[in-house]
Amino acid sequence: MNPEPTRSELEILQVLWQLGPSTVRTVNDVLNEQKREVQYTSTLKLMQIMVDKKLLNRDESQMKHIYSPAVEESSTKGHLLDRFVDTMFNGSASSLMMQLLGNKKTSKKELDAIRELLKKMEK
Amino acid sequence: MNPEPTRSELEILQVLWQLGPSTVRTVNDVLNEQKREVQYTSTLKLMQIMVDKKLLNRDESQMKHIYSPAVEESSTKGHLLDRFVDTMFNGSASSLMMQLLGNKKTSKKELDAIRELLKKMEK
DNA sequence: TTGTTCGTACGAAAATTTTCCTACCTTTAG
DNA sequence: CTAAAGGTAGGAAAATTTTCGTACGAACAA
Repeated sequence: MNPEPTRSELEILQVLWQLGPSTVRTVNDVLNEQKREVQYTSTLKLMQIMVDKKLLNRDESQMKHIYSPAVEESSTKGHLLDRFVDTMFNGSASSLMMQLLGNKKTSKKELDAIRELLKKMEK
Repeated sequence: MNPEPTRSELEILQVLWQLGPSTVRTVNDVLNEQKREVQYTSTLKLMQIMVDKKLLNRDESQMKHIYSPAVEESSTKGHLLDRFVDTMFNGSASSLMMQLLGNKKTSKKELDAIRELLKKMEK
């Protein structure tokens, strides 16, 4: 399928998944606010590369090009999660859960949400 | 804390976590069997770098140096999982679960194991 | 003894990912 | 009209990660 996004490319995808179709300027602003300082042309370049890789679509009909994700959020994350589980937990989802639940940082609220989720799945 | 292992470094850690203290030769053999073809000196170099980074310990008392993990498996994986959840699912463990459960590849057995896990946690 | 095998050390090359400089065009404010 | 601001394209530099060639010493078999 599609090539796997690099770390930085993933950051850009996240922004676009959140905002929907946007200009480079917008994406760059968000990155600088939320993530880290980065030059406008760096973001531009990266997004151009991502178009080449078919990770993004670009609408060039106007001067300010509009970029949008060419890959779906859930399937992309699903795929990455799969690989993560495979390499880190030998493919065992429950091992991952153990690790997750044994972690202090998983709040009580989160735990409740997960229980809720499982209950729904019982049906 | 410790620097984060790169992808290749993680592969080596996995082998050592599994086998316990081992020589470069052993690790390299496992990598070539289980993962991908790689030259002996490449693995050697990487493991030397990991000693510098304090990811591995090295016993040099014998000619064949013996390497062992300097970082704990569960805490390392826990940390990486944390970062993964943060960047991919905005820190929400239950979002990750949703993704995981919505995934065909998560077998029924896995699901049962997870339910079991949660029941134990209720107590 | 001698050469073949197996080990480490080191440096540099290669590959990948990330960053940014420069050039040049379009739009817009004055 | 002109200057300033903001846009794209492209190449090159920088940073990081990965790979491997070469040198050289120790062990071991013939």
